[in-house]
Amino acid sequence: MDDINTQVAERLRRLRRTANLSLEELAQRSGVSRGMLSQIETLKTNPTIAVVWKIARGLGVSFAELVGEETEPEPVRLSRAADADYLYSADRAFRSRPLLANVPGHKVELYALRLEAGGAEDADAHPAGSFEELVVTTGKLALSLGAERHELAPGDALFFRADRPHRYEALGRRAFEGLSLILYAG
Amino acid sequence: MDDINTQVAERLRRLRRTANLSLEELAQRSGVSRGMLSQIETLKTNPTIAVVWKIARGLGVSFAELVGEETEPEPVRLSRAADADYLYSADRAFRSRPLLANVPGHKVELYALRLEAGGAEDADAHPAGSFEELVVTTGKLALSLGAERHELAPGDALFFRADRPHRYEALGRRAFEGLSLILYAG
DNA sequence: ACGTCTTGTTCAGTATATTGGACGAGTTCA
DNA sequence: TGAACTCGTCCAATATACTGAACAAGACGT
Repeated sequence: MDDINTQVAERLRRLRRTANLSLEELAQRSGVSRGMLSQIETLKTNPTIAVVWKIARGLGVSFAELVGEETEPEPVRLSRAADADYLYSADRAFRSRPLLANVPGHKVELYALRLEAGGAEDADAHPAGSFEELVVTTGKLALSLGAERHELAPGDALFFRADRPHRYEALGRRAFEGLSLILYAG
Repeated sequence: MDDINTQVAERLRRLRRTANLSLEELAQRSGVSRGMLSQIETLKTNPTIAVVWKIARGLGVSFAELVGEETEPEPVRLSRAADADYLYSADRAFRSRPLLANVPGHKVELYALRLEAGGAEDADAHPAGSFEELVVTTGKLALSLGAERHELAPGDALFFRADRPHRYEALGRRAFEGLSLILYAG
């Protein structure tokens, strides 16, 4: 609670100085009084979200930027192929290896995928608003979204809505290998 | 201003339903009264940031998630290897192909990288707070962060801070190929 | 059917956010 | 030096956020 007010106070001071604006100039741009701006910067009040929104707009930054929050993730993390954990489909033709998740400030996950030649895999819908960027590194793949079907070769990439069911099929004689980046809403 | 309040109202309703919490249960978890929660959801008040913070904590989500803002990206986008645009280093040993950028609500970029066998490439620091997830698909690579050096084989992945200079070197007789996911600070 | 409990909304009193103006300090110019 | 101006902070009045309790509706069990 006080953390968020401290954050906003510090970021507001910094952004305002960066923009070389006085309290009066920002008051005029934002429609929030000079006195209120001073009280926010000196932690003497707890502003409403509408006030913070108006200030962000006056500063020409997003609300999220004015409020900004995250903790520092682990600086270096090495995942070896030799130590990989895989998730398999029932028939073991489809393999998924989680590479990245839980990065503060980011709602993304990265997976290395493999599907045996001739194999097929139906993927459930991810949560509403999710997208996927699928990159083919080896083999050929058909990606189906309902009646829409895309055939992908090595080096091809497809960005699509992942919040509906979709289907992977490995075409040709080689197994499909590639990467899947999931971007979650929010 | 009213936009931010509408957003918070809708997201609060959605998140609370998803979590299957009544107003009373969330009131107890968050320390914000049932009446206030109702007034926020029904757009009858403009909450302070401290209240929104407490609600987010009670819901187990970040402040940014409760407040979230973005527009809908393009639903399907296919990038063919045959149509790829590449960025080359001066000696053309290093090649970078942008695969993904500008997804609303996400501060990530995805690149396919290639470095000729024996080649080296120095990467400038990305903006403060940036991270990179580097995945090796072909060849062997050494990634140096100052004095810290990591050797990576196919299938290996390294997560590291990208807001300082780093160096790529292709080891062995094969060219390095892989993917680089850049995560920018929020 | 009735009593009890839960749920979301509304109400009125209290706490505090927000304002415009006053104030003191610092700067600039004649 | 004094006047005029800018700047950030504080003050008191007004507006509104926030609470606990009341209310009405619905669900459940006897």
